[in-house]
Amino acid sequence: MKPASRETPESTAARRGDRRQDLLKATFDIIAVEGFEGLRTRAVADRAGVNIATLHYYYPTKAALIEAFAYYLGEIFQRTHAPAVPSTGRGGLDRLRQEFADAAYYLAEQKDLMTVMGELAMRSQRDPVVKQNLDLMLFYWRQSLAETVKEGLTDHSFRADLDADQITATLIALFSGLAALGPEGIESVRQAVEQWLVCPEK
Amino acid sequence: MKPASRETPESTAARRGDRRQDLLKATFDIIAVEGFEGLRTRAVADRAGVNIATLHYYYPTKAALIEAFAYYLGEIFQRTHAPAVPSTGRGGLDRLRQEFADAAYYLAEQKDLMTVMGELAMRSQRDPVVKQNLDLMLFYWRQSLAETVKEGLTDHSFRADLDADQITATLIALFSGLAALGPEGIESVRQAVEQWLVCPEK
Amino acid sequence: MKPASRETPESTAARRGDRRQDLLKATFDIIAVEGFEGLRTRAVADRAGVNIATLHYYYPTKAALIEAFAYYLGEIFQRTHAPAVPSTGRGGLDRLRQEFADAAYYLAEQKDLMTVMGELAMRSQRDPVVKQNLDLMLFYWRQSLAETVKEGLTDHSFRADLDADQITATLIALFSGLAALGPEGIESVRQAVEQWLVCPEK
Amino acid sequence: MKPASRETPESTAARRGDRRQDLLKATFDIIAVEGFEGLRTRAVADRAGVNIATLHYYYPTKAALIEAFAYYLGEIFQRTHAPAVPSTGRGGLDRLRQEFADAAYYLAEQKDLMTVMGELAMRSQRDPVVKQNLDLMLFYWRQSLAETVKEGLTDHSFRADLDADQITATLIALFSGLAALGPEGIESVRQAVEQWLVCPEK
DNA sequence: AATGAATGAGAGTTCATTCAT
DNA sequence: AATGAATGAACTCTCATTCAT
Repeated sequence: MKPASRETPESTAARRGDRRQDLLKATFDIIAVEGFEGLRTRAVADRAGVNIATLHYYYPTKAALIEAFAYYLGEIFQRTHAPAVPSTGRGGLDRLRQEFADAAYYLAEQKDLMTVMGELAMRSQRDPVVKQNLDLMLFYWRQSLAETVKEGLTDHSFRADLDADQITATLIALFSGLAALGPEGIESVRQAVEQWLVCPEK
Repeated sequence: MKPASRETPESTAARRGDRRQDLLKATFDIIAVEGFEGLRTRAVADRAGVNIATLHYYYPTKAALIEAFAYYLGEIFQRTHAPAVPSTGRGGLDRLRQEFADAAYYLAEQKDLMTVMGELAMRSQRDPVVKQNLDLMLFYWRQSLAETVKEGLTDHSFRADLDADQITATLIALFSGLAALGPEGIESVRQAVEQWLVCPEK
Repeated sequence: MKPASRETPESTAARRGDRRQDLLKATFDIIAVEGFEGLRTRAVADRAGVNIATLHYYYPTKAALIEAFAYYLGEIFQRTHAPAVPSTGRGGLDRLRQEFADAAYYLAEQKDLMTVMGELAMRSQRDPVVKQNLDLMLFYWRQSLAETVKEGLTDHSFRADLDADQITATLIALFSGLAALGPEGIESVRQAVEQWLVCPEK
Repeated sequence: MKPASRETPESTAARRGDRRQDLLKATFDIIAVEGFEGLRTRAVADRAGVNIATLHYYYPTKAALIEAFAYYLGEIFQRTHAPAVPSTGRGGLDRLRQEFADAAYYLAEQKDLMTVMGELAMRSQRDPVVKQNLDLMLFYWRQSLAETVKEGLTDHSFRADLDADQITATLIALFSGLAALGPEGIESVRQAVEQWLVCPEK
């Protein structure tokens, strides 16, 4: 397989540094379809349009590729969000709704991302390096949820008689399980949660 | 290694079903530790104490083994429950509490079962036969949850102003996501749910 | 490649246990031509007429094959000798002459064996398992030489004014270096040694 | 990594020959440890502190590197000697003792050189270019031994009743095999040889 | 019913070599 | 003169599967 470098003008120098990106993207696509179980370095190289030896030039082992991939996925996850929801003037409520909007967006528009995150989660049980990366992602996400709850309580978006930690735990479980419903089910859950958690507007 | 079949009376016919059982149990144990990714027919055979060719005698292909395993796991899941919770006299509430007790039991005492179910769920995304089995399990579980909700509304354990489908969807998401908390977090979620859902006793 | 089992009558059972032998013989032949440097498991399998996977069935790794080979070579070396030299009635002298006859036989008729032993000697510097096997071979050979010297001194084949250890060391060096001469040079060395070492017959 | 060529004055032309030298020295070091079997061009380049492509700039193929190395080793071998032994006034005897001193020096102080020579000897069996170089080295060494014998006979250091060719052949075998004894064994062999070969001083 | 032996296809990895810069 | 990037071929080893017994 000839590299694209001969035909495209922006090749060589322009593409330099992109190879790694190409390989990680290819890894993503393959895991989305085949899972980690079906991840073959040769398939990754083929999809990235490079020789298998080139893959090993950048990532000396499959494990190194997977480690880089776990990190790469964290970055993707961090910057992938639904469009901002309309503001209600109440920060806590806004953030809560943004979380639901994100979840809906993930399940509807980013199914592959969800699938791959799921694969990563399963693999993290057996791969300490992956676990480390995943735990970091989860830590930030949970922290963000905890802040949402705090803000909601502070600005009186949320009912004052509820315990912050209890709410946070419940929301973590809830969001973690939303995938079991599919995108259509989320709206009804959002309503239930707001009914339970949010003070009616004055 | 000579089979014990000549010496033990219960050998032949009696053990016939056991071999299959042994193989499925071995499959379970290996998936719990290595995941589907690490499932090797030879390892299964070794763990079951039989030759690799014997495995293929009972399950001609790896896919056949996995299919049988998916069904076997469904049976296990169906009959694995926490001890019955003390009755409150209100059926809906009892059933809800039993669900939480089951969840806590799974996460605390049946970690392997949860791991393996997770593996099965990931695999179901690209294995139609597994998906069929898993969907059936989920269908029964969701149906049971829906009945719980219906009973709770009927016997006035649950608040009357809530919509049955909405509650059910929320509970499905919630229970599906409980694994994200670990066993210690469940109790606080239970309290939050009861606070939201259950009418105070007269 | 079809196994020979279909065509030859003595196949299956008859050949059982020979596979290992076949593989070791193939290993020998390849090392004789290509050295350890050129030893490829596939070439061994091909030469033995089996699939590469069959090789790994008997010897799980290349290192295991080499270890078995080192042992196998020791056995071969031990039982490979020149025809017995005519007896002179003096045991020490006879044994000395047999050693020279063996050396000449090795260099003339068993060149491959010498080549392979040389390869093994080089490899033993880097492979402890091989070293162990080789050292054992050398130990027995040196011991045999030492006994020859002792017998020669006891039965007065050899000059009494020489030190046993000194003779033995010299003979070890001498025999070890005979390969540098080739088969034609050995006879003249034998004469020189006898002239130095052996008492003239009465 | 930028080359130092811009900063150091002796760079360009002056280092040109050094690069080749560096590469050959690196080759030596690696063969001493890993043997020809473990010789990797990349390891050579790394050890020489240059890029793998630079190695191929100087030596277009691995074979070319090895050929240059064989020649380089010949030069090293030729100029590597033990310090001169004290003169006895008898040239033949002096030369003989120098040979033993050299042998002892090689085995004690130049173990790597011996190892590498052994590797080269094995390889020469299947690499004609290496064989040519090695044969040349051996030719000179044997010629020098033959001259020693001739001188010893001429100046009556050595016993007159011995045949020159016979002695030479015996010494060649003996010195070739000294490595089998290790440095401690050499002295006793020297004594035996002198006892056999050298006329007692008047 | 159960097995040891054997295999084809394919896995991850290595290596000498090339090429544009 | 020197390099980073890239590659084809080949290597050891693995795995699900088959078959004669």
